[in-house]
Amino acid sequence: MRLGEGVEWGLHSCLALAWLDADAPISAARLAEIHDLPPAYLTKQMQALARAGIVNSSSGPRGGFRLARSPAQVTLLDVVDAIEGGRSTIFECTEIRRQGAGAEAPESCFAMPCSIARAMGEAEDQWRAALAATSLADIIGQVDSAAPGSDEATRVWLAARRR
Amino acid sequence: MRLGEGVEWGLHSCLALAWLDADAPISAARLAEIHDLPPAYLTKQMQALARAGIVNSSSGPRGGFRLARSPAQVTLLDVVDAIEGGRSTIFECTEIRRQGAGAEAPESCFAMPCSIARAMGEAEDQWRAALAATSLADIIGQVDSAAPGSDEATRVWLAARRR
DNA sequence: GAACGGGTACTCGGATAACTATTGTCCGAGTGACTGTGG
DNA sequence: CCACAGTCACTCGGACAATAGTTATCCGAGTACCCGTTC
Repeated sequence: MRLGEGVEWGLHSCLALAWLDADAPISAARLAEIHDLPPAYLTKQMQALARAGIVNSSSGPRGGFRLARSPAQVTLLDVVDAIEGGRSTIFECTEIRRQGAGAEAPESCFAMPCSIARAMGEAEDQWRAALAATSLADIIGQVDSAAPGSDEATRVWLAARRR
Repeated sequence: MRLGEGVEWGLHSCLALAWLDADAPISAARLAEIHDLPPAYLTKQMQALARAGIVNSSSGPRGGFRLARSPAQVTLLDVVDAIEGGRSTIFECTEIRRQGAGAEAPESCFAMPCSIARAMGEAEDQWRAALAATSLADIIGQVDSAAPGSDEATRVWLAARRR
């Protein structure tokens, strides 16, 4: 049931975009190089982020992706929802309580929502709230204090590979 | 990324076991009838619950499943973990930060755990905590107050179908 | 009448297919930059 | 020297396969019950 691997890629790529803070857009191929990922498939994830309005895309030479908002205004939940699409609900209630024995029960029995679905939904809300409380800026702050200067190192590494 | 449908079936079936509070075990076929589910596949889910020690299974005529503990001592998290197996982690970090540009960085950069993984993990902990805070007994209490007497109705329905 | 043995029907349990979702790849449309030319 | 038009290379975007995980099903091993027989 785990989240798709694309979520991890999207998160790290968004982080790289925010972290490098380049004046020019960064192409999907370049982003893929940074983490040694399949370029074509990462492009797919970036497209999802673009559709959700998290990044802006520009075509042509010197084109690529850049963050659409400030890192402080992009939460982990935004990225997860963007890449997982509408299917980011962990638990989906199919109302099996109405089948079988429940089929012959009066409608009044189902006035209240399914208690199991409610409990699962509340747990999911906790999860979403925690994700919504963390922004890319928070992550950047943590990395910066743990390993200061590594943003510059990545910039240099990227420039050296520039063709 | 949603949880398997078997989780919902397992939860409702556990709830039925706790709810009916029968003196004799209830077979998987009977449980499947209650919610009109595929009997063979529900058996598979019940086996997972048995392996996890949530239910006890007994073979032969008059055999079946019964709860191994009191409903108050079975949480939603127990059931989810039992059926999803070891794969119940929502987000799995594959350490892509070490690939590509990170491959040439000194080991000291990775002394701290991946910040993204940490944030995702904390959100997941929130989710698990909420699930662990709700027991089958809690659910039963909610259903009983919302639709009192429906447990007896189910018992009658089940007895009428008894062969 | 009570005890015993065999047969039977019913249960779980694990091994085996069909299907869906995720992962991965490719090629085409569009766009901005570069180069050569003319004023 | 500057403006401009044509060409080109590079980008995203969506359409198309391969793979893994989930869903579904079946058959075999084991067990408790039931019935007929015997003491």
